[in-house]
Amino acid sequence: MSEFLAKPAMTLEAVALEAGVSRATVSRVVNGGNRVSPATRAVVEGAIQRLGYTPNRAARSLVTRRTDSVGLVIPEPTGHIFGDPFFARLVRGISDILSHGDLQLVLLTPQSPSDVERLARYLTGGHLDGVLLVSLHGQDPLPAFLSASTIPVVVGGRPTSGAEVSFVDVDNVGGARSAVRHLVDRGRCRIATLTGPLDMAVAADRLEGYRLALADGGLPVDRGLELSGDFDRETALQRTADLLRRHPDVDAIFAASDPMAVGALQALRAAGRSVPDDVAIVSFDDSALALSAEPPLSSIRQPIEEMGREMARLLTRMVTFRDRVARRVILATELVVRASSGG
Amino acid sequence: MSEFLAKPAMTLEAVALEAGVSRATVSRVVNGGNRVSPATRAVVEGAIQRLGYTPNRAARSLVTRRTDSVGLVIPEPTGHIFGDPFFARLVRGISDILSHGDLQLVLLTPQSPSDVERLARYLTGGHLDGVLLVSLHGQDPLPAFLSASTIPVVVGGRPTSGAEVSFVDVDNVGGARSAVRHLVDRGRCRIATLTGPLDMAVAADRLEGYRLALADGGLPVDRGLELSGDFDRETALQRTADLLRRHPDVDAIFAASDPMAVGALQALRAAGRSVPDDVAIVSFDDSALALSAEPPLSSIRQPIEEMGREMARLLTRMVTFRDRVARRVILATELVVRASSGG
DNA sequence: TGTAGGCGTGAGAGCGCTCTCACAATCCCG
DNA sequence: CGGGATTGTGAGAGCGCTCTCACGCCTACA
Repeated sequence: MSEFLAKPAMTLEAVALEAGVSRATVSRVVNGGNRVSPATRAVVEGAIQRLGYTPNRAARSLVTRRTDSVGLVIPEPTGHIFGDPFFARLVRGISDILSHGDLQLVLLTPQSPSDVERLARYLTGGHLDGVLLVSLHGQDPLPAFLSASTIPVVVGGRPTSGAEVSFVDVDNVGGARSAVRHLVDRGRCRIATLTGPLDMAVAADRLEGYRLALADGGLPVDRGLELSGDFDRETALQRTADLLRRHPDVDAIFAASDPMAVGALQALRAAGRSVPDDVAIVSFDDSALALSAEPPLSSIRQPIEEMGREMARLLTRMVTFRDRVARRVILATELVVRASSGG
Repeated sequence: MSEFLAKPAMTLEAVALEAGVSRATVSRVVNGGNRVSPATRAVVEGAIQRLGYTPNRAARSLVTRRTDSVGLVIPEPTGHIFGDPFFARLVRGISDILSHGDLQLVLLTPQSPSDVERLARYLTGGHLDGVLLVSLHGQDPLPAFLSASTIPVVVGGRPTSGAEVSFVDVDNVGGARSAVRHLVDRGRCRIATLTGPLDMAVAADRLEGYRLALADGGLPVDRGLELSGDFDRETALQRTADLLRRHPDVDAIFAASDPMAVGALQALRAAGRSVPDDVAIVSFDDSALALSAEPPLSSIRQPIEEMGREMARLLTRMVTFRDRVARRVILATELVVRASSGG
């Protein structure tokens, strides 16, 4: 169609010629650079400089079987991904580590089944040395599919399928448990919870933490106080309104997400209950929402950046050492006490 | 370190053997597949199926000099990128087109100067067939750097440097002009504007549109009514408060972004002016904010998804046909009238 | 002084693929 | 029914790189 000024594209060969050495020696200089005399090295580096040589990655990949890039797969609608600070923090953590190891991060966001199919081809096509997968939904087939292939995989968040996969997760059970213990310690004894969708590991884990804390405190587990939600404000508002009608004696709520806590707050206000005097609230996430709520929410803080870093570290190790041992890392959470629990 | 069960990794050779044909024939089937008899094709496809063959991309790249992936470079803090719906919409548009052409999208978000350096190496290393660049800041060196290299580039948003680069932009001048014309048509004659940082093309263009519309309506341009902002709410609030003190006779404001319009709204409320009766407002973006503001904002709607699509189309053409002609595409905007301008 | 060992270097064999070219088989048209 | 065009297929030459191996040199030690 027209001019496409492809430069002569310097090769190892050209550099070798310029430096008066063999291809092998240039290769040694370009890479780790073992076993090259300082004199030779200087000559070669000069030639590389002069010629503006850059190695051809395809050729290198072909023989080393490595691409020096890893994928971050997030099977969520782009609207979600870009709307949620969670992913911003995760990506930041991941990049922190990857930049050191000179691994490129490739973001892959399959939107449709056909995208997933293309993705599968992309992965098995040897484009990537490893995959970081953020698995949110229980029915997601990707973790199992990927762990069946030979490519190293690290999952963010506990996968629901019991597959033998390395993963990093925050301590959802422990976090929820300490949130509810906090409420028990404040003398609350009719503690309800707003859960996420229970097919998601994160939701199930937080519910389990809630139950454990009740048991710890010698409080009975009442299924009527476990309100199934979807992590969103809207539903939480409805559920809480219902709850107040059915169980007017409730004196505390543990919400499994900040938006749900905000919904609960609205329902309580509508019902004329004061927070924290009549009903104390603790939630999970410690997002910006927790701080801007009225009153500010006590919430469980999660080390999302650290989760990203740990995922990247794990994957780097697997890629570098060809290490396929499945590891699991659980990161501690922290309770931040604010006005909503009387802090 | 340990077991890394690399499968025998099927090759063209193996498939050819299995199918009883030559490598060349298998290659023809795998690719476009011209000039192969239906019978042979069936046999080969059977063999591919049976062996679970996937082409080795590195080997292919080495000879074709193509990687079938393009990069989206966004030199912004990850917090920004993931917090702004703009990027979600842009990525969606881009993916729409790219999925068709079987091009993979690689998201690159250099955070530091050292990241930019690594990025440069990545690009010149031949990892990518082309680059989509979202250039927001005037002083960004990336557009010039990239257009100097041989890799095809399409920029989103008009670059401030006059480099010969293909770009796609929304009609910021035209949009601002029609926003302000709308105010003039409603009989407003003391119209102020809240601008963005004027080193950004988008801000400069919107200011130009404002001035043109005033001229169109026979209204004088008064520099005292041009309030320099930064696209954010906070500053806009201060500037508007100042303005009302200095020019109490203002009867309309054109804000170059929705958040700034919200800031203006707050300042007007504090000053006891009613909107739209005392002061009419039109803003730019038509984000979710415009709808949720009180009163809802008249705003200029931008075709962000279409911008993404057009960028992808342009780049695809450049990559496929080795076409380096610089093209520029300007997309029309649309005024959405709501209560803030008395609609 | 002889020999073992270490070090720096080069030769050469591929990695898996595409693509040009040559060749055989089939077709078409006068 | 013959000559040229068309079609399907295979042989083989690389693409640019890494990596193993062999070789010559220098040092160390007996």
